[in-house]
Amino acid sequence: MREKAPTIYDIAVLAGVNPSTVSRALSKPGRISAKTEKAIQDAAKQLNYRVNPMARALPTGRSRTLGLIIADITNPMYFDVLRGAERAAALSGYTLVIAESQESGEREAATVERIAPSVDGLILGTTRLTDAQIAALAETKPLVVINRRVEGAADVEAIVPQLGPGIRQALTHLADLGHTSLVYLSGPDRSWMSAARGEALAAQARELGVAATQIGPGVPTLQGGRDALDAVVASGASAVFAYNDLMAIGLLHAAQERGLRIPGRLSIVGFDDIFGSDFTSPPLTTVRTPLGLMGELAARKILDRLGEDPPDAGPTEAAGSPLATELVVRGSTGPVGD
Amino acid sequence: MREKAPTIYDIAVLAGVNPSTVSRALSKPGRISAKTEKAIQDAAKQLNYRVNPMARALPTGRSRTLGLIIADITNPMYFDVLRGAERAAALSGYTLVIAESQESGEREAATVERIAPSVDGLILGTTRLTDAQIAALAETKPLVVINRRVEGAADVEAIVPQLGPGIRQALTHLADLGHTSLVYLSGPDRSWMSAARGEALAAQARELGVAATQIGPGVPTLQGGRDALDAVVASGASAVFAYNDLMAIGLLHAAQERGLRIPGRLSIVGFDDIFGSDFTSPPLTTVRTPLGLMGELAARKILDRLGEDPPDAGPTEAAGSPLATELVVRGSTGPVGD
DNA sequence: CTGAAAGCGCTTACAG
DNA sequence: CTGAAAGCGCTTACAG
Repeated sequence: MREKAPTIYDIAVLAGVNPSTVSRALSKPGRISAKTEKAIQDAAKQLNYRVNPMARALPTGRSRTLGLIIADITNPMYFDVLRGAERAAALSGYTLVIAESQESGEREAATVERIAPSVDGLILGTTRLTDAQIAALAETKPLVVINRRVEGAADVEAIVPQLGPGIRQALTHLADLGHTSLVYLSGPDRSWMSAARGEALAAQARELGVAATQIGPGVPTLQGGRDALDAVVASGASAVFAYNDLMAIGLLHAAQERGLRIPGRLSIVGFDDIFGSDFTSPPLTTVRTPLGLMGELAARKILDRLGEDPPDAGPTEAAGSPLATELVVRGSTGPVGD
Repeated sequence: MREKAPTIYDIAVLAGVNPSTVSRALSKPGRISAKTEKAIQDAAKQLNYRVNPMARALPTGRSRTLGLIIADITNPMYFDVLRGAERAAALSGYTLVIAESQESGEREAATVERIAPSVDGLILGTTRLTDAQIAALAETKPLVVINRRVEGAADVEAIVPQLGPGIRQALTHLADLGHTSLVYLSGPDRSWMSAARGEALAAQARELGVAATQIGPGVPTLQGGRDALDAVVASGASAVFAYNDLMAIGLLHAAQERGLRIPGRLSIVGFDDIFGSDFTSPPLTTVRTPLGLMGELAARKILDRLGEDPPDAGPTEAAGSPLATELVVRGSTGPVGD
C-alpha cells in the first residue's frame, strides 16, 4: 500500500547522471554545472523526491536534530524556552526533539542516554545532573545548560539571564513606593537560580539601603507559595519577592483568602512573567526573564558549534544585552500600608 | 577530541562472534544461546556500547520517533497534549519531535514536509490542512489528528473529546442556579471544535428547556474575549459559555473592569481548564477537556499501528469513557442576579 | 565537473 | 544457533 519513496538512484536514472552527482547537486547546490543541476532538480521534482534523513545521517554522523530536556513539560517556565529553541532550530532546518526527565536525576540520566545518540546537540533545561555528569556529556557533543553555571567545564555553555537590571528596577520601584524592608521567599535548596536571585537581591538591597531578609526554602509551586504565607507575614516585611511566579501567585491567593489586602498590606513580586501571571487580581508585578530568547540563544549556540551559519541577523542580535531581565509593573505592588 | 563510539564490530571482536550475532543478541534478546548472549552483553557493557539510532533506522526504515505538530507551542491548550504524547512515546522507547506551524496552512504544509520523513508517525494538533491533504499524508504513515474529524479518510484516526458529559453538567449546574438563558461566544469560524461545542450546547440546552443563542465568531485569545463583552451583554443572557478558557478569562476581566459583578451579574463558563484558569478572581468554572489523555491516546494509537505493544495496561484503559469532558465548578458561576 | 567505489553501522534473509 | 553476505540510501575522497 505504501509505495517506497524515490531515491537518488531513481533521479540519477531519470536525469542520466551518476547517483553521486545527484547527491552533490542536492546537498551542495552551486558546485555542479548549471545545466546538470537543473536536470537533476527537474527529475527530483518530477519524482517528488525527499531526501531520506536517516540515510543522510549515517555517513555524515549528523541527524540535524537538537534535543531539549526539561524536568516538567507543563512547567510554564519552559513554554517560551521551548518555543524559542524550536524556532531557532527550524530556521536552520533543524528539528527539535523534546524529552521530560520528570524531576529525578536518575530519570534524567536515562533520558539523556535515550536522546543523546540521535541528536547533534543537547540543551538541558532544568538539570539535576552533577557538574561532572554534565562535563562528561559535553565531551560527546555540543551542550548548553539553562539557568545554571557549571564550574570547570569550559565547553559547557551556560545561558543565564542577567538578573541585575530587573532586580534593580524592582527594588527602586518598591523604594519609591515607600518600602524599607523586604523578604525573599526562596525556592528549592538545590536550585542554582533560587540562590542566584537571593544573592542578587541581597546585594542590591544593601546598596539601596533597604533591609532584606530571606525565608525558605519553599516548593516552587502554587502550593509552596500558599504554605509560605505565615512565614512571610511573620517576617514583618511590607514587600515580598517570591522565587518564581507560581509561588507568588499562590502567596497572593492565600493572603487574599486570609483577608490581607494586596498590595495595601503586602506588595508581591514574582520572577519570570510566566503565562497567566496577569490573570490574577491584582495582576502580578514580576521580574521578567527573557525565556524565549534564552531558548533561542541556546539553540543558536549549538548550531554555531555545529558550523551552521545564522540564517540571518535577526532583531535578536540588535539588542545590546539580550538576556537582561526587566521589571513588569502590574497591580500586586503598591504604596506601603495603603 | 571526541573519540568515535564503539560499534557492533568492536563487540563482535571482543566477544569472539560474528557482528550479525551481536546484532541479534542486542535487538532481539532471547533468540540467541544464553551464554553467547551473556558474552555479548558483557562486551557491550565493557565498551559502554550504545546502538546508533541512525544506523538502525536505515535498514529498518524506522526511526522510533513520533512527530507532533501544533500551531502555537505556547498555546496552553497544548501543554498537556504535549506531555501526554511525550510520556506515552517515552514509555515505548520512542522520542517525540515537535514542530510549530505558526498559524498558517502553508507553513504547516512546509513543516510537515520537514518533519514527516524522519518520523514513524505523526500527530496533528491544531491542523489547518484540508481533508484531502490530511488523507494524502495518512497514506504515507500513521497519522492522528486531534480535535478534528476528517471525512472519508478511514485511516486517519481522530482524537476528539466527548463533549456531552461536561456540557450536560454545566447546563444542569446553571439551571440549578436559576439561569434560563445563555449565550455561546464562538471561536474562529474555521475551528471544527468551536462549531462542535456550539452545536452540542444548543442541542442539550434545547433538551433542558433553556434558551441558548450564539454570538461570534471571535478570536480565541484573551483579547478576543474582551472584545466580545458588548455583544455578550447585549445578548441579555445571564450566563455565557466562551469557546475556550482564554476568551472566558478575557471576558471576565473586561466585565469586571466595567464594574459588572461576576458571577452576580454574569456567570462565565470556559472550556478546557487550561493552566492558569484558576488564577482569576473568581476562579473560572470550566468544562475540562482531558488534554493529557488525548495526547497520550494519540501517541498510543500510532504506536499500536506501528506494532508496538502497550508497555503495560496503565490506569488509562481502566476508565470507561476516557475522553469524557467534565465540569469543574469554581467561582465564575453563581445564582442568577445575585 | 562528474564517475566509480567505498563506507557509514546496522539488520536480515539465506545457508549451514 | 550462528556465520557470511547483501543491502538500507546517502556522502565523499579519489581519479580522471
